[in-house]
Amino acid sequence: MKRNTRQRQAIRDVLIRAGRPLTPHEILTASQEIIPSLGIATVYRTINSLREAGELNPVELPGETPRYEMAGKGHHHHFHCLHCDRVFDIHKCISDFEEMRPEGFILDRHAVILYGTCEECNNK
Amino acid sequence: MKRNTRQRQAIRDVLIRAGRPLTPHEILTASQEIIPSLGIATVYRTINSLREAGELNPVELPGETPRYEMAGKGHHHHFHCLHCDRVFDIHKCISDFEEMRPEGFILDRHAVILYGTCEECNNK
DNA sequence: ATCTTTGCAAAACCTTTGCACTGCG
DNA sequence: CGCAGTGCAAAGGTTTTGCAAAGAT
Repeated sequence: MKRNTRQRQAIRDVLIRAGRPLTPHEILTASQEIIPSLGIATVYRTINSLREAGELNPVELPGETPRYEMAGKGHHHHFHCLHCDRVFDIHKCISDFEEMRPEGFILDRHAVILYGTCEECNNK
Repeated sequence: MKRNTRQRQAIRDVLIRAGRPLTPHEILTASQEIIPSLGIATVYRTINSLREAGELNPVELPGETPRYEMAGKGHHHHFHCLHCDRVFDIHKCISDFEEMRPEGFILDRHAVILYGTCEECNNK
């Protein structure tokens, strides 16, 4: 029932090529290099459609508009560069969060966000 | 030089009395019980002013609109109960996040959010 | 009396929606 | 062809800003 339009495939390609979570606006500008007429409404509609299809996961960081990345990456966290505002995946994870759990609470899952300067900004 | 207006004090009182982080809209409705004419613009301007003054800290959780609480709590993280949706402070913190830092990146700070069941919900 | 702060309304954002047209299947 | 998907523009929702009036020092 989902049609494989040029727009839908362009957005998929952009997300796969980026390898990091992108904001709707980042998706828009990158997709417009493939299809210049592609509009922001299509970006939002395609994001929601790909999410329902399980192809796309939201990356929600505190105080930030949601970003999106292709699904199937397994457990990972994010590094937010405070200079260029880009977000990078971190695949290393320390695992003793149980120590932080308050007495009597049950821990299901955790989120970690690291903030700082990415390699590229650091070299400028 | 900040003037101590009725509006500013009302918003301070609301936040102190609540004892939990409030959204701008929650601050508005609670403040209007003290000063009915108080407007949303004043809420936002006062939030920003109190933040600059260091009296107020944002509590930003992934996918949630920002909330605000009075400052002075020191370094802490949050436990978000998935059943009652309340957020609790966690004052214990493990400290080897440097291990997760990608090569070439500089780590300034970190955020941790634990998700699960709080003691009260667990006992129900 | 001065000059910040307020309240209102408009503007600036971001995301969603309505509608006629395009184009995939 | 038929109908889901697109592009545009307009509508919602939230936060910010401009300005005359109110009010704190």
